[in-house]
Amino acid sequence: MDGLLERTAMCGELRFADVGKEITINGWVQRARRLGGLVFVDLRDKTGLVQAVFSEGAREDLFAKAESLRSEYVVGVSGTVRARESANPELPTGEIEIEASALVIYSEAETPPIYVKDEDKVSEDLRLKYRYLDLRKPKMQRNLRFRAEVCKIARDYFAAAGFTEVETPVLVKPTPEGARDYLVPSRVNPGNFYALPQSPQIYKQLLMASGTDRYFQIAKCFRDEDLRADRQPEFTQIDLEMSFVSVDTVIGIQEGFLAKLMKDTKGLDLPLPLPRLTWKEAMERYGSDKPDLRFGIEIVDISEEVAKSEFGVFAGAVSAGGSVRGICAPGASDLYSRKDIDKMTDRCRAYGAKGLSWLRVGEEGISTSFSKFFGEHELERLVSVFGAKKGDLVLIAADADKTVFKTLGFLRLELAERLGLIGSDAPEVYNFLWVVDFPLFEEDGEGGITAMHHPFTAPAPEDVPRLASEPLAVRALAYDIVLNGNEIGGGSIRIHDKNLQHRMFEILGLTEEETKEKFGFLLDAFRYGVPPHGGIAYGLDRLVMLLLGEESIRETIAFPKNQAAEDPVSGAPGVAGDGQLEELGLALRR
RNA sequence: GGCCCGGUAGUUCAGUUGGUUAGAAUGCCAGCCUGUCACGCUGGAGGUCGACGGUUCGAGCCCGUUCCGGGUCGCCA
Repeated sequence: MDGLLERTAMCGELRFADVGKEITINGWVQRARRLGGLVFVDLRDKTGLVQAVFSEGAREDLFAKAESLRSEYVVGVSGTVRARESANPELPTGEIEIEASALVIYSEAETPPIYVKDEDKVSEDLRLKYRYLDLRKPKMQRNLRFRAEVCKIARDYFAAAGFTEVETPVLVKPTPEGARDYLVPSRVNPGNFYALPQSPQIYKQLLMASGTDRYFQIAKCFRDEDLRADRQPEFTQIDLEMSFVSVDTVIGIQEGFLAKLMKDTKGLDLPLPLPRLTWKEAMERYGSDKPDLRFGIEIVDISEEVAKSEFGVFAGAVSAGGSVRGICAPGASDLYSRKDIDKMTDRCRAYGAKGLSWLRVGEEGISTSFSKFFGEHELERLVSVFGAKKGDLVLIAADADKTVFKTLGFLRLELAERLGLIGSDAPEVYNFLWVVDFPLFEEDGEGGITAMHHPFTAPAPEDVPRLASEPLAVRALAYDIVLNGNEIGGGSIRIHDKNLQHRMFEILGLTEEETKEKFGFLLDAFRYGVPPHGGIAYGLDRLVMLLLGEESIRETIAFPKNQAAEDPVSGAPGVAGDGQLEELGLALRR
């Protein structure tokens, strides 16, 4: 190994103005082109590519070494920047090249299993297994830098707004509620376990009781649940909490952050204030608590029109307390055959729908899947309620409200995608909105109720009298921030009154002992004076994903887990040695 | 746990009705080449068709089981 040729320039930053300079660059060989007595080498570092030239006329050993270069060799090159005979307009450095006078090969490289270029179509598992190669791609380096930029903007903004960055523990107490915990055995306390935090929730509330006033953290969170394209078992939140604030103040500060974020990263002026939609309205109009408002196709309730119809599915749904609703997809009639609709109906079963009804406005008039139960006049009435025009397709679901919303919410996105309504004329549209007035509780499916957000969420003051009598009708001081149909953050005003907190636990069916065991330390803290407080947490990975236009948060995380929650690079998780288990007082069930 | 899609050369893929020695592109190796930049030309190497079992005279192809990857529902206070 020769010595180090210490760099004096970055590959991608050299320009015509540098012509004549003696420089040294370090990097990876993107490509070596040998033309007999001439070798061109594209050198890559994180800033980009530059071409170095070796010619036979120079020193013989230098040229021989240049001829031996292969892709992904790591090298240092010294030489003179000179103008090219003919520029390459594809490259920012295309007007110049390095006439090489020295070359050091720091390390050779085997033929890489994946290509180091953005356009490769290699499978995801190979990319993750060889992540250190994958990350060499310019796009991945850009993504990492973009993520860092978002973090910096958040730090700067919240610091300027009076927030203190505080690190909360990563070894915390297991919480039996909610998502599954990752458990960490305690050696010093055999049989006891820490959990990795699902979020810093309780600690940030303690910080409010501590007088920190405004807390901020870029926090790693852990949830042992199944993975999705936008869900990893370890992920990062931009987490914050504020004392003495109303919903409007929390939201106002967030809007300032989001506006700065969009301005600094995209150069876009975010019109403020952002629109707000109540949870009820979001569900009824869009079938989702995180609606995508980049397109229309709103849900229409036709329960009244069909409640008395001969069609049992419609009338039955209404009389059972559910509803009949539908969406009208403009111009979709020709796009979907009977078979396509059958297929789509099958997919809707995943959301609990037992079937779908449809109505087309075709050239020869109206056709529907339920025509025999409806007269011509009634069908025309339905067409007008939906505002359907010639060529439109209406899809109708009849069931319990929850099922109807989920089904139509899915169909709405499906149709918009198929019809090309999302981002076709304006891909750089960032549609933010707040969803507010979430219910405080939801049914747990076993006849009981559970906190929709978490048990520290404050009820709307005007709904407090209804806590006992009709808990499901109580609204929470909770808010979600939604971007293009994705929840990118959520928060609430918390309960700071210990009596109200006790009532909450009571309504949730927690006994005194359970409450004490699980949240005793928070309630203890509240005994000694706690300010009204509230906060929010953003899903950093998801936010970065959306701003980058990526389809998966894996594109924003340096070393993500695969669907089996394994790290394909290291092979984690691994087995623990007998000695380790012994020391921890653990035995594995065989 | 359920459902859907996929697994063939290092990589991305094709592979007809089940029929000779499984192909292409790219990458890799060698030779030639002084202005390439997706260099070009010539030649070459490279395969447990995810695995196991079955049907068959014969399986990359059909059947069963299983493993792996991705998506999704459940789940994610």
